[in-house]
Amino acid sequence: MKALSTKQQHIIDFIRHSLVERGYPPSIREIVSECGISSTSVADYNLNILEKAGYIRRHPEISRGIELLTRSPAPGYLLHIPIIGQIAAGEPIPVPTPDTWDTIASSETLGVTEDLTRGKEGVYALKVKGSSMVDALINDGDIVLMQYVNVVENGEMAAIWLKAEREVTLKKFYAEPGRIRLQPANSQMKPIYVRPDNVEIQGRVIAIIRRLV
Amino acid sequence: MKALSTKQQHIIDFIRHSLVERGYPPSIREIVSECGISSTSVADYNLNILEKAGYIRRHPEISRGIELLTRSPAPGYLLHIPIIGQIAAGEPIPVPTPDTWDTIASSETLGVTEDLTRGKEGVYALKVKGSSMVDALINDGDIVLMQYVNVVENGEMAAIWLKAEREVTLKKFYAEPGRIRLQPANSQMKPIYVRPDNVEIQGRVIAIIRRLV
DNA sequence: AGCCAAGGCGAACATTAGTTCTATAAAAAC
DNA sequence: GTTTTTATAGAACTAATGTTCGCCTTGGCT
Repeated sequence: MKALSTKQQHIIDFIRHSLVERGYPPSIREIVSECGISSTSVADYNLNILEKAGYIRRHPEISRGIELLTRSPAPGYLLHIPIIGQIAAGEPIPVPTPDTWDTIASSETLGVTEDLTRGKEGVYALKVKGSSMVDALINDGDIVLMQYVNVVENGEMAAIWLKAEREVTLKKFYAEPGRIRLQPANSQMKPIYVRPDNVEIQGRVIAIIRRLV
Repeated sequence: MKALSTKQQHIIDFIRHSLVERGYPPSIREIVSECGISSTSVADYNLNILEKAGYIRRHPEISRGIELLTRSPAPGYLLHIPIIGQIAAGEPIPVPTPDTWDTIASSETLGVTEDLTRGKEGVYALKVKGSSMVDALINDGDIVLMQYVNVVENGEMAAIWLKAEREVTLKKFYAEPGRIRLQPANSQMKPIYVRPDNVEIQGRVIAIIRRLV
């Protein structure tokens, strides 16, 4: 593939600049004045070359319909996860309510890229209180990303409310005949077994973030 | 601040969708047909409300001049941290070289907001290999955010190369008279003591990210 | 010289798309 | 009940913007 001319490189840079700074792509005439081109047809000509070369995608008949295909500076979209409360051994975890999804209204949010959530819906965050979950390799002050679900697959890490013990715990969940095995993330520790009617799944753990220093 | 109507929420979602899927913002008439509005003036009316509320910025007289201000609650700027290698018990950690800072060139990057790095310089990421660091509450597959430093304050978590043992470990660092105390993050575990000339600090641990599911 | 392709230029043209004006209906305030 | 506010409709107007076409320059080739 042929190398880009300096003019074409300039156009690409300007498109990227426009997207970052203003949130929308440039028009052909803006490219003309920014890149020192003297006619819209020249810009059109070079844009067609850039499209053939795979740098952009043009959407005909659409104003500013230039899509930048090089995702170099966009490894994933930035999401705002609401931090709706805390999780501790002795209390059920907070359940998301419709208004807690309003990320603007939420007092605190956590910015993560969507490669962490992998497009999941209903994701929220909780702050860990206390050291009761070190067997799940989770420490006081950690942030856990949760997804609001009532069932989990075998082997997934879940937030589980043990009714009899009145205690919430984060463990890997395995449904076995007549019982449920709860396996700590720390493989050196032994699993515990509980009766199915004693567990209530309160969510699935998506990720854990620990900030030190 | 007043809550958004479902229609306004729909408009915001569609603008975001358009930007992600097509790379450019929608026109007013596209919003009209997508959101079931029957007049461009109604869309205009609601867009003005959204602009007053700080959700978007409109650029007058410009086609598709709608900028999504998703940074409204100031979640911090999105940074691209290069993942330059892995960390395992038996080998020194990779040292960043000038070209590994070129995030575009780096094969893999991690998107994090700067509230995680708190503006620190020289931050890079490593992938944890093996289960040798469970005493630091770090598991196989975790991502550790490191800062490239040679000295750390007492109490900070550091990557430490034990020369005699030929082993890297993540521990809290405490310089004591005549010896150095390395304290596991898991407070239930006992510290180890080593001679000062046996330790080489390879970096400071900024944060840990664990992705499950 | 003659030919041809790449690249550039300028203007005209046709849509697209933002703006504005007036009218209407429902809800809220008085 | 009347007025004000909020929200919706439809249409006309105008600016912004993509597209196209003829013409020109330059450089390589025969």
